[in-house]
Amino acid sequence: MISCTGLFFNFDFFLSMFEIFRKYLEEKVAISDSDYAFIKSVSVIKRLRKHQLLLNADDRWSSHAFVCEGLLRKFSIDEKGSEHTVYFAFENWWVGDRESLMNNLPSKYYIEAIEDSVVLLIHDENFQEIFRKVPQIKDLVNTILQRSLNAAHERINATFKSTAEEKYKHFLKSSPNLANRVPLHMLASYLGITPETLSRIRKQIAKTK
Amino acid sequence: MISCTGLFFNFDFFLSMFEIFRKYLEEKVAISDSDYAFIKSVSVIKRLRKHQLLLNADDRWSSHAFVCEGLLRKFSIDEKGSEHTVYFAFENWWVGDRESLMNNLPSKYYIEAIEDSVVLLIHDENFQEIFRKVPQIKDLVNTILQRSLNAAHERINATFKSTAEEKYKHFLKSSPNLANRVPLHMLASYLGITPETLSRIRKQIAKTK
DNA sequence: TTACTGACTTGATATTTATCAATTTTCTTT
DNA sequence: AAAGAAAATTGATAAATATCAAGTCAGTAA
Repeated sequence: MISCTGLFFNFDFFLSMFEIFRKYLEEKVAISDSDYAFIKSVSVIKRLRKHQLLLNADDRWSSHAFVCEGLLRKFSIDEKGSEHTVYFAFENWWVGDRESLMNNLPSKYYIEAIEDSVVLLIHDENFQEIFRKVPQIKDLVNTILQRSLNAAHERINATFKSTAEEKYKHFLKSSPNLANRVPLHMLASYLGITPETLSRIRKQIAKTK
Repeated sequence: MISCTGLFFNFDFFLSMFEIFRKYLEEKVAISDSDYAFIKSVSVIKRLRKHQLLLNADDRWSSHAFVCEGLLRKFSIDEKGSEHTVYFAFENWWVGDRESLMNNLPSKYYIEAIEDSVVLLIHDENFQEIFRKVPQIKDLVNTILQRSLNAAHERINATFKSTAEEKYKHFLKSSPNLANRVPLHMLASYLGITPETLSRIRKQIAKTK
């Protein structure tokens, strides 16, 4: 049940990571102790070193992953070799590839740790079992999906009506905490501009102040 | 219960539109006759003429809308007066503004009929009641949300790695049926390019063939 | 520390796409 | 069918951003 592919590991570590997840759940759903026991029994903690991949393109994704610590990103690589970041995921967010999971298809995406990170994995079969035991979790998932969808639409909307500079400023405003944690070239690939352009924009903004 | 703000209306019309919705549901969820009766009792059919708005910016959205017939689009207007289409919705799709609904905020978006259309509206309070009576519908909603989210991420991904021409070709491939139903300037506002550019691209492609 | 690698910056130039303006075409309404 | 309005096309030009090429800086590993 308990497993870890990281470098070192002990039971206390597992417990403290699970505790983060439990706290997250407790804020949103009432779950009995026995159900928590079940959730714990199917949870797998995985450490990731910076640069390590949680998902490789062409692999199948079959779990649900909750970020306990650290920062990851999901991205694809196009024919020309350029990276495109779909989103960043930090503490208390979920990552994965639902497209691969739902359709049982090889993934088009990579998921990579930007910092040393810890994720909690639950295999989809077990996740469905949790749904059966604790149906209120469906409402939680529903809410998360709705918010994610709103955010995605908002991003599409904001992207199209903005210049590169506006996009960057919008990012700074909406995710000030991320701006310092994400390397410039990844941020550029998230905003859909080149690193050079982003570098110049930064300089430009610094000068104005 | 039964209502219509369109031009003309009769009971048979209501029934035939509800039948479309029922067929849609039957394919995905098992629902008892009495539950169908309840759903029917809270469903409102609304006709929309071409150009008519289902939602106006600054209004609050409080329903769930299923498209029985026709084609609509959701869009915003920026400070410069340019339109940005977030998505198109045709037969058997849902439209609305979950952001406004969830947070009880005035909407930033317009929803407009591109063709004469018919939508089936269920007020959110009644929708929650349906959730209570027919919890399996939650799974349906969940699936829809997941697919929409995948599509949105896919779109973000495709947009950033493509030129205007590639975006247009990608649209033609993924939504060949829509290409003929959507006016050029709306398609341009969906792809995030100007109508002039799209017009030139079309010409370019026509010439090559 | 030193060397190495990857990230970031900077400059020169090329390309794409937007903007503005005029014209033609198509659709609506009477 | 005619008039008016909206949409689409076309051309000329401008602006934004990408690309290519060096060079600098920073962090990592030996």
